[in-house]
Amino acid sequence: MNLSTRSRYGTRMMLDLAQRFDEGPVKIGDIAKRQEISVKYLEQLIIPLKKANFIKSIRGPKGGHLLGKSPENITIGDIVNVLEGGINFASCIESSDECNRSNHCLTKGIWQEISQTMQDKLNSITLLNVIERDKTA
Amino acid sequence: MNLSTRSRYGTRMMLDLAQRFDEGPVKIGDIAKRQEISVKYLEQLIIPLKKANFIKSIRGPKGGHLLGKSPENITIGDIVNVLEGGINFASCIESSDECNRSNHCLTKGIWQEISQTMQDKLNSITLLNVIERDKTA
DNA sequence: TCATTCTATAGTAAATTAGTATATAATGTT
DNA sequence: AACATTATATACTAATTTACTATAGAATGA
Repeated sequence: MNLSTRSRYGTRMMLDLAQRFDEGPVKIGDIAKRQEISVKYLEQLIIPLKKANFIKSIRGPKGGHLLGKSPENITIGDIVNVLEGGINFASCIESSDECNRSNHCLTKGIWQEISQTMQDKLNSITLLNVIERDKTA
Repeated sequence: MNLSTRSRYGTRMMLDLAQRFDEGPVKIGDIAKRQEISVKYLEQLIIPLKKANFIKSIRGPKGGHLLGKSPENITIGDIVNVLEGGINFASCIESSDECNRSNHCLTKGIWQEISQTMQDKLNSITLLNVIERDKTA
């Protein structure tokens, strides 16, 4: 099992941004230092997150990155979905013509049901939730 | 994401066995044909499932494999756990000394919570459930 | 105009996954 | 006892994915 580091590192980056939501653009180098993740790797994760409008970027001096929406409007599901390329436990769920067994396959329904449970759970947690939870702990 | 084929094929094999629970030993070659999975690959999956007592095997002519427990006493969670080697979305959950950030890591709690949701769901579905569900559909 | 920041493209090494091959051991049947 | 039939054990390999790095370029504020 194991979520990819893409999702895990990406989530850490997004939380880092969420914690500094009112402080203007955050430099990728600073995130990298705090989170102990290489700048190059983070740059790679930013690309799809920008496309999905979860991150906005500003170039030049005093530039940096910031959340495209407020922390209560971005969920862990959003992030994982973008970085993982969907939340599915079997690819037959998306494209049913991929497997010629899918009509009579007993397991397809299981993976479908479990994927849904997963999604619901991931979508129920916002970045704000995580930050608040941490403060009170 | 995506569950490994180990888990997915393994689950198919276990369901195949569950459907023939009262019919004596089932030959691995027959399972392979029905499920369109190579004998060699199935053999590999049987090993850990035997160790965990979910499969019993009988050698020699008229031999084969059968479930080690009745279908209502084996869950999808059991199978995935054995074949995947645990159901965790981040390895920091099992061995917290693996990551020196884990004390102040905002994400650890998330992965923990989600892993738990996952486990609960997987453990709630027995082989019998799946077979019955299919009959009534 | 220049330092600073992000952007784009491409490359690579390590790990994992999926699958195969060969040889061996047990057992029921004849 | 011999033999066909079934599982078992060990080891290997190819393909894919993951995680990460390198290099060159483009925008922008001071």
